[in-house]
Amino acid sequence: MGVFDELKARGLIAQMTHEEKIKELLNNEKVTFYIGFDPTADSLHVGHLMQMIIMSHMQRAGHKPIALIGGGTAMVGDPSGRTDMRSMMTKETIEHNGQCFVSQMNNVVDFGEGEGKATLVNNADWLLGLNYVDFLRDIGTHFSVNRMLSAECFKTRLEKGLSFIEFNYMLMQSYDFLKLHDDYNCVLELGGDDQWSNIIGGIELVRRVKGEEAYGMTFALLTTSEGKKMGKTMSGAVWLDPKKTSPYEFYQYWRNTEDASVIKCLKFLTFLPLSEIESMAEWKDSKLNEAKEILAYEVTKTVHGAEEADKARAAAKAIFGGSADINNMPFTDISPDVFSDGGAEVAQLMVLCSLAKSKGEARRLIEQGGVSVNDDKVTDPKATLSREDFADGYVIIKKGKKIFHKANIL
RNA sequence: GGGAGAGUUCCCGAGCGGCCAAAGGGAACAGACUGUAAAUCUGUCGUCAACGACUUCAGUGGUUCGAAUCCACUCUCUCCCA
Repeated sequence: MGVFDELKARGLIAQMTHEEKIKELLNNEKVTFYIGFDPTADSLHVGHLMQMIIMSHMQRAGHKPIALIGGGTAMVGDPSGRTDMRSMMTKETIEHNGQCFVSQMNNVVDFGEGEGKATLVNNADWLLGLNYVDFLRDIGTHFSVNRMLSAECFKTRLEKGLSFIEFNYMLMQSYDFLKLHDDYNCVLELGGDDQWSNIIGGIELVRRVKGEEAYGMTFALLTTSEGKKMGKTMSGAVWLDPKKTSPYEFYQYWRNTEDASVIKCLKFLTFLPLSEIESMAEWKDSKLNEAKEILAYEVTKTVHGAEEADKARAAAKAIFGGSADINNMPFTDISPDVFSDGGAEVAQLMVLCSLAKSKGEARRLIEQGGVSVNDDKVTDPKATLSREDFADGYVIIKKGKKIFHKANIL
């Protein structure tokens, strides 16, 4: 099965410009394509992961990926799918974020020199030095404001307000495509479905300036059955950076996927053969639960490597099997100062471990019966622990049914 | 540049001199039920040395016994006109 058919069968493809042509190209030839990532945070997240997995599918099929870091476009901010303007970031922040992206991408996509290897570019290299008037004359002239205003990505913003700087985003991204088309013979731009308007812009530009045909394809966004974007938790986004979201927490996120989304996630985020996934679709009730384990393991492996995935799975099995595995659960090192008042208050420890935002919240959790220490339910909101409770230098705090945290005394 | 309006706790959004830590909804968290799922029900949802105290309603300064609510100025945003 060609890679086009593969992507299609997995339900990944949302829209494309020239279906037949793209199908033929992807299934029978080797093309250079690109996906852009704007460095708006210091770590990639689940949404980016989808794009990287698609890159990998394409790469495995022999196509050449270009990963574009939007060091230039991030200076402006993409209004697509936003209801308000992004806050402006400094150049330094953007550069730092870009660095972080690069190291994370390496795990999923194979970069390097030569045939079939992925290339990394940064649009800051050509966007930041542009001359305003030249740009307007060479590029701006090809864009119709009337057309742009009717584009889907500006619709919501026209009601809320759209600043001129953001209005230019589409031109910048379109220029990227033109540039890559010239320098790398890149003929295909991929992206999330929210990028459709921007991608069309690039294709139009290539056609008008070069008289050549370029192609675009977008992918479904990863959403829950209720249509919400996946990859968010109570404490924010699920990051790919192990320092921001530990492999264990990452694993747990997928382990807790709702029934209705498991199969979709398997198709979108793993490289398991479709036939295998299809057979899991038959699984029901508690059997379906096993599919979640597979999903969690596979995704964690892709992002953090097999070793970390094994550890996360082992930790999860141990913890939920009853015997707490102290090795791989999230932990916090606590200063012995907590004993200064005669004992370490449980509520205080929870705050230090980020299990509660305030002591008040921690006490409430205890009152509601949601907290255990070393498997003993805490009933007194003012309970304290003595040094002896930290038998081996740590204590395990359980919040709710699923969150375990180790507090180490230094 | 001229005119009109708005800024409330994570988000939306009431409140318009004391009864306001501030309605309602959403999100979130805990408990029950379960399959580490969903749905449902119950509780919680500013901070703290907690039946009380303290800090919040864009910012600064006033009026008042008392302000999120009134006044002045500032900042930001939206809208209409140029």
